[in-house]
Parts: sequence; C-alpha cells; structure tokens
Amino acid sequence: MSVNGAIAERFERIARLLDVLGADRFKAIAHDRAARAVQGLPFDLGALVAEAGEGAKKRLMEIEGVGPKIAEKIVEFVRTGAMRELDDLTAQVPAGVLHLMSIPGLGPKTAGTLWKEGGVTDLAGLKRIIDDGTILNLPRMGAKSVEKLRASLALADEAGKRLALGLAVPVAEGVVEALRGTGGVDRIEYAGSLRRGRETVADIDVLVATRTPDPVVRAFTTLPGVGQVLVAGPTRASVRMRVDPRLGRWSAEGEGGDEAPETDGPTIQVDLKVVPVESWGAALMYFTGSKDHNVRLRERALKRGMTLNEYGLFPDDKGETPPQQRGVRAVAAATEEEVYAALGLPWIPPELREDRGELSLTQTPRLIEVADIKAELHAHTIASDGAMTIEELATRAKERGFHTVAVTDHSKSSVQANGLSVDRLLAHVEAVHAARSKVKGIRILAGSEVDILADGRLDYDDKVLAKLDLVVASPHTALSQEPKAATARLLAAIENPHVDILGHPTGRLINRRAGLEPDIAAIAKAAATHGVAFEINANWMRLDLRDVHVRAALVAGCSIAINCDTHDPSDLDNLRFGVLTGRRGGLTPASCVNAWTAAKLQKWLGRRRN
DNA sequence: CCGCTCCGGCGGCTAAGGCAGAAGCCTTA
Repeated sequence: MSVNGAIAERFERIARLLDVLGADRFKAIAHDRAARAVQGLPFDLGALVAEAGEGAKKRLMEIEGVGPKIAEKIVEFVRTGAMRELDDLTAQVPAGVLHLMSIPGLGPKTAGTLWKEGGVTDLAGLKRIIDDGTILNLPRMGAKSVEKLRASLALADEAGKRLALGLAVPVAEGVVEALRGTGGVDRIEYAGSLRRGRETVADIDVLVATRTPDPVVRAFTTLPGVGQVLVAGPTRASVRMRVDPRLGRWSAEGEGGDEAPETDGPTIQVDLKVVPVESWGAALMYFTGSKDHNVRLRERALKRGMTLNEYGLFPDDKGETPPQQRGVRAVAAATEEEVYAALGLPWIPPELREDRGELSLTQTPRLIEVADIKAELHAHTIASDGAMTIEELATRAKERGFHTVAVTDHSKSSVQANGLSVDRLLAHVEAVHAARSKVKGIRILAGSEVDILADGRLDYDDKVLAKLDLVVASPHTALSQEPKAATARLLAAIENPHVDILGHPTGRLINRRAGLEPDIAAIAKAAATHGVAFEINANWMRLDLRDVHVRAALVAGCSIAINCDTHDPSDLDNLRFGVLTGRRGGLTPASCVNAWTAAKLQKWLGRRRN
C-alpha cells in the first residue's frame, strides 16, 4: 500500500475507534476528512515529509483538513511507521468490535452497546447472543431489530463488498429503463458515486421526479432481481438486487486466474429517492454527492444566509422545521446549474465532486468526453490473444469515427497471451501494412504491446522496436515487487527512446490485485521529460491509471492516453469508463493523445523517430 | 480535531425512515 493509502487507512481506523468509544464525534469526523484528503493528494506524503525536513508539519498543514495534530501524526507515521494514538485506541477496543460496524444498519452506538453492555467482541459473539436470545435484554433491541440484524449478518460478507463500475452501470441502466416505463415519471436518472464515475460503488442511487410516488416505489420494490426490501417509505426505498453475471465479462483477459462465474452472482443495494420535479436540481446534487462535497456546499450556503437541502436552496430563517414544509420559496432548486449559480459557483461536473478543491473553480472545466476520442492506440488481433483480424479491428475502429487505430499485439514473453516472436512480429508488421490498402479511411499503425520485464528491460531489442510506428510498454508479470523496484522498472521503460505509451502502468485489477505501487510523481516527471504518455486502460477491471494518478500525472505535465486494450469488438464500449476516470483526474482534450488530430498525433509519434 | 478569527475559544450540514417506547435515538444517505 502506498504511504498515502496507509495513512488514510489509519486515520479511518482512528475515526471508527473514536466512534465506538463515544468520544468527541467532531474529532472522528476530522479524522475521516483527513483520510479522504490524504487519499486524494496528487503527491506522496512520504516524499514530502522527507524533502521538507523540519518544515514538514507546516507544509502538511497547507492541506485542507490537515491541522497541527493530524500533521504531527503524518510525520510520526512516515518517520516511525506507527501512530501511538492509534495503538492506544486499538488497545482499548477488542479487534472484532470494528467488524460489527460492517453490518448494514449497525452503527457505532449499537456496536458500543453490544460490546460494553452485551460483552460482544466480534461477529461470532453477536451471532451467539442473537441465537440464545440474550440480545433482547440490551437497550433498544426488540424483536424486529434483532430479526434485521440476523438477516444482515447472514449477508455480511456480501454487503461489505464494492461492485466494479462496469458491473454496476448495467444494473443502474436496467432499473432506470424499467421505472421509466411506469406511469407518471417526469424525470429519472441514476446518481451517486456511479454518476461521479468512481471505479467501484457500494450502492446504486436512482432519483425519480414524479407527482405520483406510490406506484413508482411499488414498481421499484417488485422489480425482477429484488431480494430483500430494506426500507420503503413514500419518498425513498432501498432494496438489495441481484447482479446478473451475464451483464459483465467475468473471465479476466489472458493473465491471472480465470474466474468461474458464480452461480448466484453478487448483489448490490439500490436506493430510490422520489422528489417533485421542481426540486430536481437540488435533489440530483444531494443524491450525487459526494457527501463531503454536499457538506461543503451546505456550509457555503449558510455563510451566505441560505440553507441547502435536497428540495432546494432556501433563505435561512432559522426555522425549526424544514423550509419546504412551511411553504418557503426556494432561491434555486429546479436545475443543478441554478443552484450552483446561486451559491456563486459554476456548474461542477459530477466527477469532480469529491471535496478536492473543486469549490474554488471559477468556471466549468472542459473535461474530456467520449466524443473527443478519435484513436484507439492499444488493440490486439488474432495474432496474439485478440478475437479480430487486423481488417476487422480497423473496420470497427472506423465505425466509431476514429482516425487512427494501432495494432499492438503482445510481445514474446507473454506466452499465455500467445505473444509474438521477433519473426512473427516482423511478419505481422507486413500484414498491417498490407491491411492499409484493404481498409481505407483510417490510419492503421503497426505497433506492439511490449512487456516491461521485471528489471525494466523491454521484451524486444531496440532494433526491433525501431521498426514500429507505436510502442505501448506494459508490465504483466512481477506485479508484487517492492515500490522502489517498481519505480526503477517503469523509469527504465520510460527512458527507452522507442516507448510512446506506458500501458496499464500498475497492472492492478480492481477488487483482485493491488498491482505495482511506484512513486507516481517520480515516473510522471520522467514521462513528461521524455514525452511518454501514460495510459488510462479503460477496461473496467483495470482503470489503470486510476483517478488520483491521472491527476498526479497531469500536475507533472504528462500527456494521457485512454485506450480500450481492445481484444474483441465490444471492448470499445469500455471507452466510457476510461473517460470517466480521466474526467475524475481533471483530464482535458488537450492533454489526451487520443483526442488529438491525426496530424498532431503523427507528429508526436515522430518526435523520437527519424 | 479543524477552520475561523483573532491569539483563546467556539461552532461544526440536513433529512427521512425505522424502531422502541411513547419523545427521541440511531443509522444512512
């Protein structure tokens, strides 16, 4: 785990421990905020502390959400590898108590009560007192609560998991389409972290505007695939829904274990919120989040004498009951644009709503869009492990409106993917040249996805690489090497004069493999110097680079490529996920090589050739 | 604990739903 990740994880643990101990809840919130701030930083805290020396604390306090105490804990962790405060807190609470809170519906207060008054120290202990009935002796524990706990406990493993973006999107679109068909739906859209384009989601949020909520809620709770109905009121409902495994591609490409489709498939919580259409904008903001972004907006509203909730932005009359219930007229509510404008802000793209400084934007940034992408620069054919011929690949790319496609089959070390020997590669280059006369109207580049070996050498000699129009260099093996070795490895690849794009730089697989943890700032700096682009691999199982790395790469001045790593025609549909990830990192068309004109792209590819 | 504002102290986003226990707490979003 990266230093930032390790620190964030510890701050979160401190927050949860403070919650359970019933300590100052604002202190817990502060640690949660610090955790998220640290996670989103485009630089490494280990490096900052090392470089800044005595001034480290002061530098750290420049980070929003990091004050003197948090800064000291960061310095302490970087220098000693530990946080005494965390150790002290951990010693006060049995290890299993924090796991209790992973059960939906069981929060810190209940966990505290179960532990202190019920002697429960882990999930097994909870199960025991549910089974023998003694749980009923505890305060606020009735038959109904216990029954819910029992049901949630049975699904505890399932509920804690986050679902990959690429699996969640089809579920969300299915729900939206099904409900759109019920009568009286004015507007419907999915929101939440899915709309923000996060790589994984804990639940799916769907927002509906209608004058007749009852039939919509009823239709929702009886959709096919709905298991448990968690709550169902007049304006909101939550269910657990089965994810159809056929929706996603389950077997990983080439390397790594092929995962057998699970017979049941995973489940995901889906939340429905119903609002009147005049509140659409405010409700969409509320339901899109992030929570931290919303908190910032509400604070901003209060400072300006207004109050913001999911029904609108209202004048703040300090009333006891919510303003909309007293017929107070909203300052803004119908569209997101007008609510942001009334708060003195430009419309902020959902992908940036993470409380990472987006409230200081003065105009809406023009982020990359799917329609900007005019080239696929990482694609495989039947020569290695793809499903298409060169001609078919080129035809499909052309159909998408692309001006360029690069044929980049695997190199010789990727034996499992039928990587090309030097002789086969040279013949393949000839085949690509031949295909140019068969498929007109698109530029077909002869390239390779060449393995970056564990020590940083490339899988083909420079003489061979020199014959190619484009080289994507990617790590495929030795993906658990030490960060230092990983950094040196990727630096070596970047410094090779034939490399154009660093493909899926960390090799991580979402929910399956952590991948390399190089010093992103260091390799980004080198990539900027050598004119090498970093890839966002758009496959939803990869999304590699990830969002915060994209941001770090852009800060360093790198160009970014968004590639589908196409193996079969449907892979080009993954482009949207790569674009979302780029947007989350603040990527604009100017910094995305796939969005450049054919001429500009060609000029860039020629920069170190000839 | 943080940020703000002023150097010591104070306030900190908002609402709905569900349960337990009869007004309020807890959880989640």
